[in-house]
Amino acid sequence: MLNSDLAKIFYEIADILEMQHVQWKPAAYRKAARAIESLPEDVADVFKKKGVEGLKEISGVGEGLAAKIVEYLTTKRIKEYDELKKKIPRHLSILIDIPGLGPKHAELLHKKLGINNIEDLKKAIAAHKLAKLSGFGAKSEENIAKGLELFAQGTARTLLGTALPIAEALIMQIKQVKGIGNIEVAGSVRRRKETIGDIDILVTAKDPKPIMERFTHLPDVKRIMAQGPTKSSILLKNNLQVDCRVLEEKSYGAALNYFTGSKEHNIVLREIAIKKGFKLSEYGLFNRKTNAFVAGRTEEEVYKKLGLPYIPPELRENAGEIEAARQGKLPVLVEEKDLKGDLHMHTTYSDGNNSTEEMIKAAIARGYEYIAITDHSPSVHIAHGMTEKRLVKQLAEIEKLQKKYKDITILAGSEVDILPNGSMDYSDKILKRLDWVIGSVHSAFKMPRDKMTRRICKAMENPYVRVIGHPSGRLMGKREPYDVDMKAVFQMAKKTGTFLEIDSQPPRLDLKDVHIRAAIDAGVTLVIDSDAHDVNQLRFISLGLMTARRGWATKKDIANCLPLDKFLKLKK
DNA sequence: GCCGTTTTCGGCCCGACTGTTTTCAGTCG
Repeated sequence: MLNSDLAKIFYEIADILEMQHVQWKPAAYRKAARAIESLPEDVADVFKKKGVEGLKEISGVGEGLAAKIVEYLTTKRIKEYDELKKKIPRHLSILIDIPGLGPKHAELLHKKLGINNIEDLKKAIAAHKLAKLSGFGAKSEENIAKGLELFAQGTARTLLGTALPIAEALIMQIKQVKGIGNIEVAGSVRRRKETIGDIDILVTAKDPKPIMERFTHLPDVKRIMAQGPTKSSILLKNNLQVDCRVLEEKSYGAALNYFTGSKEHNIVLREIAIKKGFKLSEYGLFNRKTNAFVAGRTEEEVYKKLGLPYIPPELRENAGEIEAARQGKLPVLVEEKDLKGDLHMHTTYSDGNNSTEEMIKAAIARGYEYIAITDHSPSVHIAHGMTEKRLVKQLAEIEKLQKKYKDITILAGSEVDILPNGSMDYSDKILKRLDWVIGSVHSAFKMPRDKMTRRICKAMENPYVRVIGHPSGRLMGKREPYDVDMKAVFQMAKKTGTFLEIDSQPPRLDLKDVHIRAAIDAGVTLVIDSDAHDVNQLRFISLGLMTARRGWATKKDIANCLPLDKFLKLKK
């Protein structure tokens, strides 16, 4: 069972109840849904282990909701949910996914205009029926029409690797306004989430007016979505939404905390604040009774007054970080300076853009102690996989280059295909000659789960395969991950001493955050690689590092944080 | 529906912006 399935039902119940003007219950259902969604353990397992009492330990779950969870686990249904669904037409709940249209208005549109789905809504807008409704107007109709447009474009999220440079560029442009104190990107970009929905920019200044002016008139603005004295939203020409908020200097920490989120993390912090007699908002932490300012200049200060150590943004998902913080068990996250080498990169020998020597020089410039050159094996035809003969030629060249560049150790490696039957694309005889072998799947992606799992596990049993490259094979926005039993992969990786890769290519970020955390829990050691196909892609490794941090990785979980001598001593 | 060093009853995270209001509800983050 997926926790997210159950959470989805609770969210939907909340929406339906809200449409019926039920008070408070919607919030209760949503709260429980959020807790279940971010629960590291499967709800079914919780119930199996600890029964109903275990379920009630989940925050926001009490007697009533625990009973509903049990009902769902045992009968696969929730009676009340089925009843509620009967009361509202199918697909009406889809309407509230339209930006600008919430449960209350959706219900009103249904009641007054008989709108049951997106098609009905489009027709009603075309006939200007909405504008005549009391509570609505020409503007509301226009807004919903615009929301419908955005909805039609899909809820496609933007890759972190795409959003980060855009955010940086926007900040540079806004910075030109005089009188800016701090300016920083917040939101999911600051939490380094693999994909982001919008960009949040936070600014401190005495006078917000010129900043709002500048922000809403940036060269790439397609449309101003909202404009107020301290907060505005714009849509960029690339359809990315950007929010900007201006606050006073003394609120900077509280505001940064607030706008970094996640929403779920913030809600828990505010609940802690209340219990301590405070009120927490983007303006600061205040005494609930006297309204006196308690903290807010820095995030550290806010956390401290709440009785917590500083929690890094990457962990703020309400996925156990607050409990860990309370118990002093927060991980010391791996940092960019800890990385001593990069163990996956391509050259013109296969599908890279630069020569082996150019890659080496670029790696030296980045200050690495060691790298591995890892071009493709023959069966990856589209990537000009190397025949054994060409590989041997490259090995000789690497040997020569190693003599020329003594500041870095060059591991002669290869990214070798794991064939559909689980055997490797080069003979063991050749693999034996290599310093570093990555095993990767690049073909037959659609194998059934058990076959794919066996395929990858068999590769790990090969004594020369040191690491599995991009273990899930996903390309965000383009290709689903292959169907593979990750738990089994983690167990085999642990058993055979094979590393698993965190591939840093922007659409890959593979392993992903939750898998990284699970792999570490399973005792697996990881490797962060750029998988660079160009000298300019070596820097992608920072994206993999961010993902590792989101997966609670410490320095000791990452093999390429070891200095060369220790790294070389790691035996399979 | 949940929850308790304000409360077992009566609260529930907090605030900005918008549009339709003539003092506030809906939506969003």
